Amino acid sequence: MKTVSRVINKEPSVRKKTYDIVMEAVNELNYQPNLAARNLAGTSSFTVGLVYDNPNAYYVIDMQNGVLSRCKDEGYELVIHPCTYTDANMEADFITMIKRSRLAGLVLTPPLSEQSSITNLLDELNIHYVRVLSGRPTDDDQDTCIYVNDYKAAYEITTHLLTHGHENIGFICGDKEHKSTSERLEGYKAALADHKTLFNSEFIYDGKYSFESGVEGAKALLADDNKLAITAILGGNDEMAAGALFASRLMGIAIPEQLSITGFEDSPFSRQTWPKLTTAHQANDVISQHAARLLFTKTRGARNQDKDIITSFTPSLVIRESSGPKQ
Amino acid sequence: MKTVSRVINKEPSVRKKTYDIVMEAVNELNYQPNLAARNLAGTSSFTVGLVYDNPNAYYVIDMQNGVLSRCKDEGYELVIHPCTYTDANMEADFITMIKRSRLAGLVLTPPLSEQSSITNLLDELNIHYVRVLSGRPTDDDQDTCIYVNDYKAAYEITTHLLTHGHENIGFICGDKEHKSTSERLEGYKAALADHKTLFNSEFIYDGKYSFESGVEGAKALLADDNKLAITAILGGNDEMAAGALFASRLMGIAIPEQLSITGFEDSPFSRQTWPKLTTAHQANDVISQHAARLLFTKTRGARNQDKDIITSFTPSLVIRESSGPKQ
DNA sequence: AGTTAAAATGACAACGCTGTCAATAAGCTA
DNA sequence: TAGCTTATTGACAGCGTTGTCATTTTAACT
Repeated sequence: MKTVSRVINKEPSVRKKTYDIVMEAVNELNYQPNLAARNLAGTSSFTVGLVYDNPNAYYVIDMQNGVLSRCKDEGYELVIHPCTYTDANMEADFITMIKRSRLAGLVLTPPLSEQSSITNLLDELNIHYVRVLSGRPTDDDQDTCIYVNDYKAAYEITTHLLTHGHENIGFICGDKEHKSTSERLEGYKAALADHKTLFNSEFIYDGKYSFESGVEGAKALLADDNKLAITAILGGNDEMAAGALFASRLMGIAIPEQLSITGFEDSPFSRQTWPKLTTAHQANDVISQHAARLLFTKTRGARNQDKDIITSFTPSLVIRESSGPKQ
Repeated sequence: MKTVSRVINKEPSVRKKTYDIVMEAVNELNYQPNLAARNLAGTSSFTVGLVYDNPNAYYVIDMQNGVLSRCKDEGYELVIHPCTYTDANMEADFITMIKRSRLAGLVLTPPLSEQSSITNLLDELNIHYVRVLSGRPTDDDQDTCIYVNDYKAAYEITTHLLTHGHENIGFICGDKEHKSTSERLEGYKAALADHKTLFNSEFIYDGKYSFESGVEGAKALLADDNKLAITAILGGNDEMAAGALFASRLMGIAIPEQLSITGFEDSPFSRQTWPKLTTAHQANDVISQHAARLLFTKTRGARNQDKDIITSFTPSLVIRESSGPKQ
């Protein structure tokens, strides 16, 4: 009985022959260890939680599926935990979740992962967690964070537009509170600087990562018969870019002939517009898979280290029909 | 100890005074029963599964959140199980899931819930389940199914268009294999019949519930300078309606002046188009809440019956700017 | 008050695993 | 081959609940 447990958990000190015998029986009986019993008996838990407050359904599904696929492979259970970070009883909420099912750890996704109040709470409670964050990787948090280098991606998109001759490039930003917003803006600025193009704050519109705000943003940037002479608009995400696209269409502006528009994230949005959006592909499912792997590694401590975990991702430029050379 | 268990499980034979004492302690200590232990010891499980193969992220998130909100209230755990019904080892997949965590039951969502191979398997395995189905309620399945009356909703949308003077109404259908497709088509036909309007099969386009197929559908229906004289298009879902809207725009057709377009489902899609879509609001979160409640009732047997469960929902007409009188 | 039935509480095993530690088998040395 | 060390296996308790059944308390009667 205990030997079977050893085999299942890939513990050392099991003779090859014994291992084979057990595995044969496991396969024949289609044995599946009972998760409740494992969680109850063992010192480590086989349940991880995914916590999110991002309202973007596409994003959430991708994150779920990524974590889930790793969980399946490793025999872990996934508990999903949507929440709103404005929630006053968030602390009680977390504690309840943790008491209910002892968790191996949590995967925190942005923007909630940026909240230090949450990480402090988890540190206090001694709960493992991995954060998915927007930003450039730092050395200190290699074993706790997965970075999505929005800075670099925005730099690349902006460069793409600059090399196509665009100089007056509008930028529709997302929510100010999100780290991704400032990272993307910084990348945009850096690209301008590297191409000796002046930054103009009039080209910046403060949006809300929503379709509507994309519409408003484009209207504002292109107002007064486009007196700013904008020839390209960089959307802070695909949703806003889609909004900008729609607004442009209503104004009778031809895309990409008169105006290039780019998105960010490569969500289904970017393929449901016409023309399809040039964007930065963000592999959310892969990102979340690595987040899960990183969490498993932490949980299991030194043994079973997983060395192939990538902790920094840069969304890659996907050029489609919504952008082209300045005419 | 056992008395606490009785209080937690709302079992009878606990004196009011004892109940209060226990509850006070529970609140003070913020006691949360350990789910793993409950699942292991008890005869009934406190974990339910949500199984889905619908690729629509908005739909899935709504279903998850609805089930989750009930689970939270009732102290249940939710295991999400995305899958593809073409999966050859689906059976093994289900059995693995069931062995891993003993489940109180499953909520099955369409289109997978329409597959009798799955329900047969679950019947064999003696697993409780509740199906969310498209269609008109029947008497036999009152305690196993939640119906979404797409027939009636399509009837209402079609009637809305008919009463606005439209007679040549195109219909962009979804996947043929989905029950919702035929139900919606039947509703459309019934409305036509009741308004003494002839059904014309040329007005029907077979789409795929995707944005792209909506675009194609509108192009086909409005081809040859609209020789069919179509003045309204009924989208099989919002995504296709959004596609149709976009195609119309490209063709220079004014919405709703020259053409009325309606969607189905009232997903965020219907508000991200311009003009916003007239559609049938399908309260997926409420539907899934009731599905969860129905499942809990089944699980707990006779005691704790929940009498307010609605097992039939009719999406309700939401009139927005994409539809208007025939001109 | 004394008796009896019914209601409320408690004692204890069991759920299916894992951790600990003891027992055994295998491998090695002299 | 005895005598040792080390690798492998097994026995048993315990994780935090619930189900069963025994025990105690309360209520309802003579």
